[in-house]
Amino acid sequence: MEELRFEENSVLFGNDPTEGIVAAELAGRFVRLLIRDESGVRFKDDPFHPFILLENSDIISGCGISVEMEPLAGNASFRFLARFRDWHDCLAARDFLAKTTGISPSHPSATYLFLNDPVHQHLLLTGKTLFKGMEFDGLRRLALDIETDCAPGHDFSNPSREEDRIVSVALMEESGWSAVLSGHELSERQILERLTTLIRERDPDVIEGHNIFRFDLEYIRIRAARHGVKLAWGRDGSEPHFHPSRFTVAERIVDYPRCDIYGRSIIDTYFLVLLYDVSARELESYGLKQVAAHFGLAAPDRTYLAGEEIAKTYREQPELLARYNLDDVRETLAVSRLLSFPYFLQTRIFPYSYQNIPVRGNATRINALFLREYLRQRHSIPRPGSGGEFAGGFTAIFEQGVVGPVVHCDVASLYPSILLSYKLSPEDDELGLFLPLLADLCRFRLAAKKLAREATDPSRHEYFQALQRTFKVLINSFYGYLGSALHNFSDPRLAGEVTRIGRELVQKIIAELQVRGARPVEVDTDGIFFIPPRIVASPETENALVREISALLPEGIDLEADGRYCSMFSYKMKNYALLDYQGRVSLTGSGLRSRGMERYLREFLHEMIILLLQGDDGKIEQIASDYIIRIREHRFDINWLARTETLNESPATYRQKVRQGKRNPSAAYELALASGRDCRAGDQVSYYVTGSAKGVAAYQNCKLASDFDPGKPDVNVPYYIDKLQQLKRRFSSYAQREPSLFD
DNA sequence: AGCTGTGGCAGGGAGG
DNA sequence: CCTCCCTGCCAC
Repeated sequence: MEELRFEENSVLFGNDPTEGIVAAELAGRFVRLLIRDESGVRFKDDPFHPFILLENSDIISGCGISVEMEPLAGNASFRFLARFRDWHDCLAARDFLAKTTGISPSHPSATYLFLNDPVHQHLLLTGKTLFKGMEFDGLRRLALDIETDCAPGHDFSNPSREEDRIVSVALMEESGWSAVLSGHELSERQILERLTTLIRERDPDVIEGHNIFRFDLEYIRIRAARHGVKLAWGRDGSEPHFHPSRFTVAERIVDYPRCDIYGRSIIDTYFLVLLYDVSARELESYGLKQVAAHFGLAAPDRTYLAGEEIAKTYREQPELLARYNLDDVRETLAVSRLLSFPYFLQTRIFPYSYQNIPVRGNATRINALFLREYLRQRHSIPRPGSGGEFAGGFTAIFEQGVVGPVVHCDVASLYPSILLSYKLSPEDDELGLFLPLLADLCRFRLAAKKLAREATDPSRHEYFQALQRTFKVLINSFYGYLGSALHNFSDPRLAGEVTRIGRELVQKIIAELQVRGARPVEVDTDGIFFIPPRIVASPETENALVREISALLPEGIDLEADGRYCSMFSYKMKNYALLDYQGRVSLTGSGLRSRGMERYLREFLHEMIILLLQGDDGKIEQIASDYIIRIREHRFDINWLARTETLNESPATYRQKVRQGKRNPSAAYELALASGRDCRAGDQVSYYVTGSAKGVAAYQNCKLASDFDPGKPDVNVPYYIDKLQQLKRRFSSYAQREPSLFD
């Protein structure tokens, strides 16, 4: 066994608990790993290209831990991962770290500090202590928000001018402690110094803010550098580390300057809101005020100030600005309390820090579970495969237009159930972890669900609800994990097998429904809308029909009835509207409820569909002409006419692509470029179309919604009327009455 | 530097 | 007009 020594008296440590593990591709022999300096460790200089699992390592000196290398079992390409010499050293290191950093071993950022901690390994597969440990309420959470003197429209990302200074900083804890640092009493330098002192004194575990990465911290970094103020915010007195990073939420990519503070976690409520809305899809805006109002967290006497009023308010009514600033941090704490808890829980499950849990994808987190257990068992880890394409779920539309009554049934947890009941696991999983892990997680989820149901205390109920939802997402990600090309145990061929079985099962269900006289309407992957046969007209008989078909399916595959509707407007695949027996309407699909659609069109469409569902088509024409009059008379607020688009790439990338003919010009990017502001991927732009003809190119005739002057409305009236009429025409053919009524 | 997948609808622009 | 391609958004 060859021993590998780090610099004398040094130990690996970092905010990400899988740190300390350095995997080297050995090419048949052991290599020496080079650990270089005391800043954020990067191993890229190593000639053998060691594969670094963990990021943002720091070396702190003072503890004599060395690292050995030894062969691992199996034939996978990564032969070894460094580990601490023995368990005793590992514990000693932990004690040492606890003493020097003030982070207790039970703290979320320390829980999985050591990958080869057999206690924590055990937890994963038995779950014994999953419900124990540190409480969320035990965290010291500090919300931070800054206000600046930056003129409206001026480039926030480069606040280099004297007058762009920070004029107010608010801090607050849920305990009620708060502070406002005002430019009327302190110079900017003093504000930054006082902020540093307060952070040291309050010693938060978590620093929270809304858009804190992209705005507050970045702004503070630049201003502190200007004054030469040392931001000694770390628990070891070190300064924050910044580096560019990106965060993906569904199809959206957000560029942000990542910030790491030694011994603390940073939680950006803006990111949590983005994650929340992936499944909820209900937020109009991701701004703090709108989000707080949406969740009912805004105080009734909350102070509101428009962005461009801030500098003026600072000068003329400083106490008003302070109130506004404090209201911001208060709302940040409330939004965080609402949304961050599930991520806190996950720090006990995954070997990632509290700060990193929300920014890692599901598959990456699952991968970490596998790595941890393989390392514990000293087994080698396969190199990620090359990927591969495979077909997805079965989707079909059998009937279009307004139909009813309609019943919805779906296969409970289709893909996880297929994996478990057909016993499918990835090819390279030599230790056979995949299925036991999935089965364990399913058992945990059911246990948590049961506890949630039985809980009498509302806070315990919410706790277990959050827990079971966390598990649900995790369980559903196992299939997605298989399909990715990036992870060590992925297996796209198997993912294809899972979807193939899923397609067969759903098609069998459709056939059985038809045999029994039901008419399928719309099918997507695991759920079917159908018109029941006439004799099936009560919830009881509908359930019986579904149960009868469920009994024909393999063990472990369960079909459930999960909704009944008096009327359904079946528009296109993945696009439909439902009217339930309580008179509630829901719209589904990008064609019916896309946020990319202008507000006035969305509202018009909504009204039109309600009429279709109620068989009241005759009123559509009247509503359309009302809308047209409102457009003509400029009675719509500009935000109802404007489109809001998310920039999914940086404007610079966009410009390059347009020049190379790789993409078409687009209004939102053109405006972002023209505004001179430094826009990043993930920013949103609201614009409207100008001009006087309906056929104009939007990218040449557009203005930012914020530049709209109600006194001189220059919206392109024919353009907006035409869009409304096109929309009406698209739906007119689905009306039950004569289409001629519509044109 | 980091990343779960496939499938479907609509808008906008370019070019025939 | 139409088709093609890209992008954005959404369902599952």
